Amino acid sequence: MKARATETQRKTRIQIENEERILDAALEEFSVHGFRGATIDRIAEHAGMSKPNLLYYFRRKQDIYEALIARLLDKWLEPLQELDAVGDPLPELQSYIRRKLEMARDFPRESRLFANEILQGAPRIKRLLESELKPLVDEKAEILRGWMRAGQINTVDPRHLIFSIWSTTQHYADFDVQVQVILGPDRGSAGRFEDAARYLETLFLDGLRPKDKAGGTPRVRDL
Amino acid sequence: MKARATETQRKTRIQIENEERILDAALEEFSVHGFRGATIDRIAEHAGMSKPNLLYYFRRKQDIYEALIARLLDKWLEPLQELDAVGDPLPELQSYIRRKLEMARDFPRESRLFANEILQGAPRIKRLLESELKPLVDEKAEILRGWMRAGQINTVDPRHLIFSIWSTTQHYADFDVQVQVILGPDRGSAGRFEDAARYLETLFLDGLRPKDKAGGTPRVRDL
DNA sequence: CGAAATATTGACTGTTTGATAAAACTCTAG
DNA sequence: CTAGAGTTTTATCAAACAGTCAATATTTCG
Repeated sequence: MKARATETQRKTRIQIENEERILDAALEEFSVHGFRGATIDRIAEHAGMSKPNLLYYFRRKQDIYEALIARLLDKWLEPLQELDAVGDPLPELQSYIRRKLEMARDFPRESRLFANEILQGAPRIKRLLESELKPLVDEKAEILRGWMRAGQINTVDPRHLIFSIWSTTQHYADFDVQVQVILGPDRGSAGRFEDAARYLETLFLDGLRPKDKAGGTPRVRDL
Repeated sequence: MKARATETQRKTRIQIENEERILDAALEEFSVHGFRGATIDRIAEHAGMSKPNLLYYFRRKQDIYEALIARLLDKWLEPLQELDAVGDPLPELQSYIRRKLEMARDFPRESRLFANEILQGAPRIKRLLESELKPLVDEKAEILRGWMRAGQINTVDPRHLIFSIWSTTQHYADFDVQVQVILGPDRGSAGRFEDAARYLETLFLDGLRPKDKAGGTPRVRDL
């Protein structure tokens, strides 16, 4: 009876399996209802075990939540980590956007979990944001500024640029219901995803103003 | 004792005042904790009245929530309503973006309330989205398509365009904590807002690809 | 096998929560 | 001023909730 002690014990097969099931069930609940709105009972039910059994693996509700967050933050920041100063700016940004969009597609629950936490004022991870997110963004913003100074991309506030990439891509996970109301139900087969990817590529590369083609500038509305 | 009956009664002074206080307090709670996470006790406390007193005005928790939602949806869609086919496309879009950004600044709690509801799968307002939001978006998407056919703006999926305007602007309300961690605390004085507005204007109008200035195309990285 | 370690359960505790009933109080129109 | 409508409070309830405990069952491994 010395499991889960302070020292790092090696985990049994059952421990690994059950913690996995619990975290998966918890992700389902927390990502939809937030910390307060989720209940241990429902998580236990979803994980297919009794509540006391669940509490044998995680003593308190908050422990489950924190385990989830800790496990996910790194994965969440991975695409930004990969943004590389050495690459060509536009393809590099394009692939960052695509990776973020893939994460929204493949890990929507994770996206919603973070959204919920931030929405609530990030009471449980503000520290983490300051110690991990902030420095990473600062570092990558510097890369972006370098590209701007070199005239390789337009000059904008790089941090706002990052915000807009986050928000547009995560929107497809966090606001999925709304997206489906407007676009109709997603029939899978990568169509929805490709549409979004294509749109975002155009937006971030060229914006909406038409390139001056032959026709000259139609600045003033005719008539 | 015939207040709050099925028929529309006229409200007393006290009723109007108290319902207002309750809805304001409820907005505070629901926008942060979501429907399940918010409690009547806290709403009552925040509104400065006893719980039974609060329940005298709204019989059930859900009634408060629905009253809030009903009151807010129209206001929320107002900026999109104003998008006008007659105006010049680019200024028209620019001012839509600005209005949405102003709403994020002036009504962040409302923004979070909607975000929370959608995150949860919109169980309580899906119908409303289908009957009010969907047709409005369809109508405005048609206007955008007209502009695209006329070559006045680049051709993209207009619904994705609308998504990106929603997500980028609302991000500043919904993810405010994160924004503040990265940009530092907002010192008011309109600076934060203007920065965001300026960035979004550049993004939506011109994107990141530099216009070919004299220097020619630096497509290939010079080693 | 069999004993120790690990895992699971049922019964339970104290608290929070949404909601109700009835009594007491306050306001307002006639 | 006063009767009745409108408002507020006190007391209370049952259900949901987070978390505990001791007893039981199962797995692991010498």
